[in-house]
Amino acid sequence: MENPKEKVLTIILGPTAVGKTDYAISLAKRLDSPVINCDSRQIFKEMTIGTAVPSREQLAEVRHYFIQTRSIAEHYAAGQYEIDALALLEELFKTRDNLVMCGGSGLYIDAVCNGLDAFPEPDMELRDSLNRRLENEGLESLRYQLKQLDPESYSTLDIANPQRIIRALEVTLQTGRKFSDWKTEQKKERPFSIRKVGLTMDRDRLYDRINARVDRMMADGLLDEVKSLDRFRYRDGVFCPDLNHIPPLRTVGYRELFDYLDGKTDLASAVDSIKTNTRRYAKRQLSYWGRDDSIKWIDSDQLDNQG
RNA sequence: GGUGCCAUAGCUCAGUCGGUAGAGCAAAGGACUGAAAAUCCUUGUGUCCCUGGUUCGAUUCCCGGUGACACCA
Repeated sequence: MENPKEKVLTIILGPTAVGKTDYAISLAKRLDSPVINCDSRQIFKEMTIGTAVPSREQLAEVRHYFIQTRSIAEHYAAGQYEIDALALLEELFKTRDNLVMCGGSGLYIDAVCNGLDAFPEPDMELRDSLNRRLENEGLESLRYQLKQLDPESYSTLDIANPQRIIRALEVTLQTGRKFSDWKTEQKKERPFSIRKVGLTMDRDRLYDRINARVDRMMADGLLDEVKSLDRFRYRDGVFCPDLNHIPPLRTVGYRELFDYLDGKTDLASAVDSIKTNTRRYAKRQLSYWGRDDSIKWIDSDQLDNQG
């Protein structure tokens, strides 16, 4: 019988703008594999320029999966991605031994490699009402409730972080079972082995590339793309100024231009903010992977030299 | 050319009645289980423009210089 661990998933990860797309395509060609996207924003159909989706030419070189396959209007998140990705991997591994995955979303990669615990589908109405309570009553009220319902989560979570408090309350209230009880912290077994390859680059070089890429996005018409997404800001026919309820619209590059379109800043400041926020995002990505010593890091500039 | 004002962190600036200094932004470090390009936490990095003088001690006061700005010629 065939040993399933002969199946190898190679994941190309790294900070935004480091050159993952090119490298993944060349590796995929060498391994005769498609490229499976694990970038949380490139999944959305309606976003192209600002998410740095692979170009038409690049998409023609190698078969890609999970690129612009879902709508912003859906609630798509890491849990669904784990399900979708595992199903696809199982299917594709039937006919090959090597697969290439590429993207910058640490949580999505972890979902594929280790699995998330079996929480139920999030209840968006409950989340909305908790967000409203956060606004009206303040964080302290939510914290207090969590302390009553699930003291274990209260003492282990980052209680300064409203999203964490709301998430724990959401699961606890929705299921009648404590958020901390849902968590097993157990790594799920996968029927394939995993190789993680991280691309890095000198920080200054990376920041230069980020700044240049933002300018290019603007020249390519990012502002028009953002305008075209305005229709997603209506809820039950009513314009909803805050972007809270549609997370994809809070993506770097989009939220800042919405601020400009809403008259909160001028265009030059908005573009500067996009650059700053993209640099910070890259830094957060590097911090996220810093503790994962299974990653084999490669300097992206060395690759360029090799052609 | 004259007069006035300014020169302090990467940037914008505050301050020290003389005892070597602090805000915002930028930046750095970190956390992370269905919002993750999200969300949250921590951290001040310095020839205080340059000579010289007064002083126990000058970034601070004084003389001179340099540079920027404003006004007058």
